[in-house]
Amino acid sequence: MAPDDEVLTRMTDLAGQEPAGTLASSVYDRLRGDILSGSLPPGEKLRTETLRARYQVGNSPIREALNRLSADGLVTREDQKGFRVAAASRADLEELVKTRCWLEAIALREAITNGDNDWEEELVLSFHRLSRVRRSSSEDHYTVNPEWERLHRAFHLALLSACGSRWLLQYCAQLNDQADRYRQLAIVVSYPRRNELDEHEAMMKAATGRNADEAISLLMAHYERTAGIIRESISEFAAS
Amino acid sequence: MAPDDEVLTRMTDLAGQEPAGTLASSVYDRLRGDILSGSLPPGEKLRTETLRARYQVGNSPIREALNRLSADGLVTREDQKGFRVAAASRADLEELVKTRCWLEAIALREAITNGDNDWEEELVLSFHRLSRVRRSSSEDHYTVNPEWERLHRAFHLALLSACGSRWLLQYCAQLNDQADRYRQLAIVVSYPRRNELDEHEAMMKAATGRNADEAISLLMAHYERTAGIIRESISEFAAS
DNA sequence: TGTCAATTAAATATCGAAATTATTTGATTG
DNA sequence: CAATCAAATAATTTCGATATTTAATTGACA
Repeated sequence: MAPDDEVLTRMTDLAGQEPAGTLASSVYDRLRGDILSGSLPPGEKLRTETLRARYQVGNSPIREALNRLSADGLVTREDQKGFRVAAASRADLEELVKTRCWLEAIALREAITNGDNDWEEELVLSFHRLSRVRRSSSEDHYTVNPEWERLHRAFHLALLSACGSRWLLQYCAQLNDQADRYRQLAIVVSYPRRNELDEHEAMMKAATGRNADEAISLLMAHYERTAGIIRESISEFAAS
Repeated sequence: MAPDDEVLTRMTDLAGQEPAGTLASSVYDRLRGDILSGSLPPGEKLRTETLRARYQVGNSPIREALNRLSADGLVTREDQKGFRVAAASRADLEELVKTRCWLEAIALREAITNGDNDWEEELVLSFHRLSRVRRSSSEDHYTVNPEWERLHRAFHLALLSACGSRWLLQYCAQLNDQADRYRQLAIVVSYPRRNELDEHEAMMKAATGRNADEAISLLMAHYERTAGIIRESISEFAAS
């Protein structure tokens, strides 16, 4: 293989477009995407046979992906009873938001305390990139823009990335996934009219300005507002 | 099923005593135990063939267990390169202890705020049970007592169980596992002479007395002391 | 002697079918 | 008619073998 090809492969990898070196990882990514996007609804039974047909692979990669997802909390597993998409309920949402605020408050404070120049620059960069793409792919009706979703996630992760604990960072990312799923479930119902860009900018500026209390306060409000929108747009989620 | 039964099941589940209805789950439990006990040292390569011989099962259950463990952070996985026991280092230990203190401080405060009568009684009970078994199976030289380890874990989980977030509880349990592994690695070196019972009693009393600040302070000191002992007894862990 | 390429060996990842376990269906009995 | 048990059916879990990929070894050439 030519060196140029290698570099190209690497680049696309980093861009998140070329998913996986192994079938199991590829299925993991696709399944994860389908759950997060709501394409596979909460409580849905995940039969081996069905998934094999859907993703055109054998038994083992499917099973491997499901096991990984169950550890992420996106899928539930019961011995001898197989797998399901994790249930979603209003109570779970409240618990999720609460936990997320607890953990991210710590992470953000630590990041602001310990973050170095690289962290600041990465944060500014993340915001800039996010500001350059529209939330919806379409102008009139809302269509999820995968690029925005990706950059949005990257921004929030960049905020916390200097917290000094890979454990905490991983947990925040996991809760982020969960919250994203609820957001997508809500989007099906209501078009989100809200200028999140200003909120993100305010957070970015408070963080780079090393104003921890202000930044945390903004972040909490941000999540509380998001949760409010989700609450309003959905009375109850299917949980079976 | 009565609510009480559900809670009880949860508790014993978290204590890790169930017999495992599937081969994969059984291997998961045994492998987890072997890693936590230090029987499989940090960085150890986990070959399919070796593990098949060790646990006398086929290919699939091994892989499944490894995938679950890698999500728990006890095993690392790299596409096309297989699995290894997670590395251990002094830096990791510090990060772990730090994170644990952050998370458990929140969890304990919430538990003390929200805990009901059942929580209090479960806590008193957990302490009582812990107080009835010796830490070492043998009198003269230290021998890990699995019963004590189990009850110790159960006590700490009971402390936090009313925190109101299954997410947070799960994360604390996970960090608990990691810390336990370091404890076992340290035990190989030095006999732990320390009256932990008094510390646990003080925590229990502060918690049931709804004195959050005191309880948190005791818990943090408890972990800091444990970390200190581990630090002293080990200069550096093998990481390859 | 050192480096690189080709080959061999080893290990991982994947498949398809067999064995095990849960669920449904239907018949029999109290 | 409800309830229980047994057979049939469906789904999950597991095995042994095969295909792919990575690592190690060998040998040729500079």
